[in-house]
Amino acid sequence: MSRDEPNASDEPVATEGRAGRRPTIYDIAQKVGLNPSTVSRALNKPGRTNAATEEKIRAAAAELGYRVNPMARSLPTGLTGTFAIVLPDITNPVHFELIRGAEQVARASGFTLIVSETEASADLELETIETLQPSVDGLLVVASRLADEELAALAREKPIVAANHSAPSLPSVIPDLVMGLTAAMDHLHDLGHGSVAYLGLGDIQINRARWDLTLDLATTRGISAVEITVDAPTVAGGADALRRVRASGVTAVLAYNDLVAHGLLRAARSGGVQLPESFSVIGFDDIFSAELAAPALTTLRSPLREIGTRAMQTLIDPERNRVPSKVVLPLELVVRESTAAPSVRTR
Amino acid sequence: MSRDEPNASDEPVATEGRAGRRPTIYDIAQKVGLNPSTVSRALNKPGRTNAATEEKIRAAAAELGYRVNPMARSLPTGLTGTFAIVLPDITNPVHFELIRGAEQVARASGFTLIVSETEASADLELETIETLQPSVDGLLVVASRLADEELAALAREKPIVAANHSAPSLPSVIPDLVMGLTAAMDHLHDLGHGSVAYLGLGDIQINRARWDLTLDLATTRGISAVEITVDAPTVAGGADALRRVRASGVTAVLAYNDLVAHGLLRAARSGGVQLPESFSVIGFDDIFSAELAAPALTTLRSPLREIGTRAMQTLIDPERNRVPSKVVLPLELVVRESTAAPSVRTR
DNA sequence: CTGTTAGCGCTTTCAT
DNA sequence: ATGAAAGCGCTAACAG
Repeated sequence: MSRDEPNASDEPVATEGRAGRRPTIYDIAQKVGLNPSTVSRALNKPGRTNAATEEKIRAAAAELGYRVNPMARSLPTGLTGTFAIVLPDITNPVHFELIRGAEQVARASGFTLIVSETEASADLELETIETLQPSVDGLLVVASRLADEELAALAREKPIVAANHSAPSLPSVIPDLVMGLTAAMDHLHDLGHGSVAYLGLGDIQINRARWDLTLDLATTRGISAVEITVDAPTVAGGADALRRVRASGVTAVLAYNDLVAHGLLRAARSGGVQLPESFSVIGFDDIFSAELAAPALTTLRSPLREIGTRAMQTLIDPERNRVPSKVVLPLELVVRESTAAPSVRTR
Repeated sequence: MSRDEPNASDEPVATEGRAGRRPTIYDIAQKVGLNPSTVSRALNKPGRTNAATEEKIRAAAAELGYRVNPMARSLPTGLTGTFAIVLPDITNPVHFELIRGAEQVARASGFTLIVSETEASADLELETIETLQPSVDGLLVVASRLADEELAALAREKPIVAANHSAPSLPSVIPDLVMGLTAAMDHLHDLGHGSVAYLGLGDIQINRARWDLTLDLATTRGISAVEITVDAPTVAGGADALRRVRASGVTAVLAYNDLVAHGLLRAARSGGVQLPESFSVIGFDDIFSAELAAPALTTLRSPLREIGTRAMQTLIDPERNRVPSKVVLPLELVVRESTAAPSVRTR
């Protein structure tokens, strides 16, 4: 049935299978005069049935336009053929690439992907996971707000892998923070900066890890560091922080992500604040718009797509989806225009 | 069960229901000494059962940590409680707002959303839809590559609504092209432009509609118009078109979408071409990065989020998801920095 | 290699 | 108001 012959009268859709009902294996069994279980075997266990009858069955199936009903199959097998990805915010471009990576792996392996958003709420995340569990064979949890023990408890039901944040009890796929932040701090240090503000999210696990490390690395290099908290990891959140950044007197800022950095750039621009002259900005993730901004954003490039693919690969692998592990992917500094030596005045 | 008491020993997860198996209505029936069918009623048809026993049943269900198994439910009812959204490219930011709108409506109504990508291939789109159909109660098809008749045929099985492109046989939710393109052409005309290039996608339905209308409106205003085709509606595609745009000698370009426009801006910037001095650029969609670009992008703001919500609302409404209709949402011109009067030299 | 028979968890008549 | 029983479409022993 090729698309070249658009809508010939032999379209399977309306044919046979009386009254619109989707054809079942019973329909095809009857048509070829065999037992439904034989049909099931022929269709799903290649080789475990006579080649001739298998052919006959496949032909009949095609003719009737038969498609297996995944719901019906999942009942006896307990397998659903679908996985879920649950994340705080679908809209965040960071998650685009991650979702895409996961989706492609899933689809390539014949699985279906459910996408669910938790609005960055731990309660909703818990509720979402519990609700989804019976419908899936496993979950990919991105930047979870739940504690490791909670996730571990949930994972007893169906496998869970963590992406973009570390959960010691689960398989996790994360960027190499040490590598990335070290490069960022070295860059700032080489440029001659003596102070930095970390524009973070407050008490979220994934954020804490970044801030602790930043503080560490800064101190080591004799750079003073302060934390400034944004309400949300968004453009608006970043824009809103401009006043506090300026008030702090720092010559450089490290943003929680590129969205926040973008907000800062935008606010600076519309407020007549020159960047990077007034202060340098380093983002996080390298979303596609980073190089489009003015000034183009210096940022830590997170291998989002690969995080998604790797995470999904371990999720669909029964050998690996239950055993704690940690895949650490490189996080590289991409230097563009938003960082420069601090100007004499502000120094 | 609140999160305030993180992991008390009464966590439902591991309690009762022998051996990890999820508790079923049989477990709760046995626990309260009633028939499973009564449990089913109590849980799903409020009022159709004695208030006291209903309470007892709900209590037992909560205690066991019972969750309905959607697969099992869907078998007798034929309803799955899930919808699918299928789109050409998950990565396109345009689709993200749309997905988000759809996802929120779905979730708010207690439905689950499956997201599937077709890589802009008609064959894959057809295959995807057919595969997904038995698992869902309906589909949201975005920027479909399929012909109206094909979609109509598929829609006999499960309802389909079209988003961001018009399918006469289906409910469709689209932006008001006439309104948007008229504003864009008026803007260019007012600025004094006498030529425009439409940077489009070639033979895709959604693209044809835009080009035809652009040609029309340009001619009416005495503006010459040419079509330049990009390989893909992406940043790379747009960047790649710079040479041809310059060669065409036009003073303004209308891009298929903001990604393409972004690519053009970027290529111009790195090629030392001054914008908007050399030529003006108008994008399409107003994705979040449009205002971040340099120069900030003048663009037609598409109500993506609302397209998603409206489309999903009509999809989940059994009264409307089967009858052809057309919801047209406003498409507004947002003037920023990438458009200006043509410079004397190029004029 | 193929047919028989249960049964997955839930809903839904039909009785009681 | 509740119970009994059948069935949704498919798979999986177990026989033959």
